[in-house]
Amino acid sequence: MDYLSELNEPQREAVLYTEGPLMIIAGAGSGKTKVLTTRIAHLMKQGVDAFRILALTFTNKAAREMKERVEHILGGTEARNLYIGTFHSVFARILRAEAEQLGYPRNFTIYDTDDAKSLIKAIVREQQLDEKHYKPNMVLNRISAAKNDLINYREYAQDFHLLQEDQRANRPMISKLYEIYVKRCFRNGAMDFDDLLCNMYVLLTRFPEALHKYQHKFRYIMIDEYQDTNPAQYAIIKLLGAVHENICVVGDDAQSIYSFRGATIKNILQFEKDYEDVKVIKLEQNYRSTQSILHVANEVIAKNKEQIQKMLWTDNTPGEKIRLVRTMTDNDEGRYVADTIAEQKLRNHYHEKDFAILYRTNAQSRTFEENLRRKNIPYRIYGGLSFYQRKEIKDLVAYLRLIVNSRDEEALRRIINYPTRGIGKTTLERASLIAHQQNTTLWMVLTQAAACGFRGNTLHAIERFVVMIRSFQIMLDTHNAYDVAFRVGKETGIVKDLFNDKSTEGVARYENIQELLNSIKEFTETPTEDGELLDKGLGSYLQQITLLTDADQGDEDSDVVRLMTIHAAKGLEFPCVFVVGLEETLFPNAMAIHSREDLEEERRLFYVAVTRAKSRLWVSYASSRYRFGNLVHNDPSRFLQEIPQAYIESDFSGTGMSVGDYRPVWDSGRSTAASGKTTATVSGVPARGQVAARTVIDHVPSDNFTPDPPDSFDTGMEVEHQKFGFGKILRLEGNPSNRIATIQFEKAGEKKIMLNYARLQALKK
DNA sequence: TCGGAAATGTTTTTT
DNA sequence: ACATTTCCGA
Repeated sequence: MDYLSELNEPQREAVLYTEGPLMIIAGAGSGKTKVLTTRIAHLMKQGVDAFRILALTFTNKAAREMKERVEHILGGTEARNLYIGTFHSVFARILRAEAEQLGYPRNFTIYDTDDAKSLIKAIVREQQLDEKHYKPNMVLNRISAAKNDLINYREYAQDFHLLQEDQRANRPMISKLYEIYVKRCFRNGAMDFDDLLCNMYVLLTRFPEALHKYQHKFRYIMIDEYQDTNPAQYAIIKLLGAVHENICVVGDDAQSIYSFRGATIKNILQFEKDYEDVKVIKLEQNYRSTQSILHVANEVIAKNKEQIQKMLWTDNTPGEKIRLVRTMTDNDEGRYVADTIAEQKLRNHYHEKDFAILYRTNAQSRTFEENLRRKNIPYRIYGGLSFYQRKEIKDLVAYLRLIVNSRDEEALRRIINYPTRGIGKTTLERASLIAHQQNTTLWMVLTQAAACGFRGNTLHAIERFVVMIRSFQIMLDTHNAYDVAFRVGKETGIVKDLFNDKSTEGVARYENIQELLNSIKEFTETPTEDGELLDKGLGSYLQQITLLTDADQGDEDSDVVRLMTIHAAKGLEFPCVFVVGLEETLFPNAMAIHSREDLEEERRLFYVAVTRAKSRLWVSYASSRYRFGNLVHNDPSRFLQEIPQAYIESDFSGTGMSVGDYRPVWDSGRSTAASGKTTATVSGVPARGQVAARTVIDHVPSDNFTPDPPDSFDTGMEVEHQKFGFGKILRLEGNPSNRIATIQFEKAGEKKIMLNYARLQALKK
């Protein structure tokens, strides 16, 4: 029982309260994972069979970690039998076993977002709708939202409210598209991410035996991040838990950040009303952060209206104040962060892996990447493309998908003419038209190409293709998945093509393919465990990899700086955290400032970001940044103003600003309009959100004024600036591609000028 | 049918 | 800025 001694009072209570519904409100850093894992271990020590415990998480990583920690507490291998996984992966496993009841093949394909979008695109085209108006993304979001609310296409077609919304947006065909999409997926033997939830729900509601089976199988159910569940997940949990009612949900309403995925905070706010006698335990002691960081977090989240009352506190040291940093441009921001990491490493003996850079959108990663690379600081970007979403991987995987499930039209379309084999667009269009008219699959049409009226070279090409795929399919019965995949790579010529491509990308692609083959090998050769995990075929491999994300690629402990979105950082912690891009329209994002709910979610996002930090926190923003290829100026984020100044130390250095331009940030921005003209201090480009120069010089350029290129200047030179007039260069600094000159102007005084941007002319003597 | 050049859109977050 | 898609000539 010594595992209990490491817990505080409420934590222990949560572990020991095993029977009946339990809600744990776990503030950031309050030891939530510890409680969950200890609770599972405790149940098993009490004699509960691992096979009867279900734990659902939102990421594979969280699941893996949980399993490892339970194993660690218990020792031995019993923990392997636990059902721990993401909603999607656990349900995929169950649906695989039950697929035939639902009319799907056992080897059904799981469509990722790209597959789904490309199918929708094809449908929109077939329906001859305006592709600009019915964007795949938008249509899919609409369908996805309906599915997450358990509204099927029939119900959608009758839902006055939804139809009216579509009508108003001038998109009346969504309902029809939904219907076609669902039918097409079914015909293709495919489920998208949302279907994994919906079909699980269908299974439980339409097949009483299945309901009975799983209700009794899972005697204890635990759900992590309950604040991020959507109505479909909610309904499934309710059904699964109805017999034993041993449901334990863990969550923090303050960290609900997935409403765009259909998650609703209502689930956690109303849990108490869902069952009789719900035990509620709050974990309010934070073990992660310093007092300063926690104060800031508490202040930020207090601005939200709707939340469960709680007060996070900590015994930790007060720690340093958080640093607020303003820079001129996004590139300066990147440089500042890279410089600071280098400096902190030396000064406070940190390792690279102690740092994380958190941003609102993936697009922001680039400047940090560049600046880290320039300083030779190793880093890794999380998010973006997962390994399995890379083109070359998807291509080979598409072959495998088609072999395993020949109904999979998206896979077929992807590779039918890759590598090129003379089956072009025209042929494909014709074949799919026939397929849709006869309500059969594209593959069936191809297998009967002659009967369908194909002739000559085209017929020949199709037949060769069909024979090839069939030979792979036959091979699958006699060989393992790795052999088949290897043969596919070889016979299609994909591997050879990539091998011959000697460009950097080509080499990388070739290596990726090799890595894929290795991963298949590893999967098929890993010794099988007993029970339900026996299935090691290609089919289950394919289903599994679709559900993997970028964050699931190993090297957890590698000593690198981590870059990721705040969403991706949820559940993680780092000694030093940079939260960057705190600017209006970026964070809060422009998409989310029109309603209170959206804005509060952005604020929760900021809260999540702040609470990732253990000991040091930097918050930064840039006055101007490139977006869509052109320079835009942003005001500082409103969230910055919500932090009491007592907790902040401002740092505007290292930005090329002139000394003396030192004011609280929220004094800057538009307010300068009152003091007269807004003038750029550094770049010569007028910048909003920047402090006005104290003396505004009205210099009229000479007649022959023509700016010289940045590399034509040297220390000591006499120059003319378009705005500041005549002066002399005192110093030059910065790297050759971005030089900064300190110039003593006759009238405007000493200024720092970035030569890349300045309108500056050298004076001939 | 195929490859390169021009045009176009993308950026909110993810299983 | 970049990647993807579309267009156009061979």
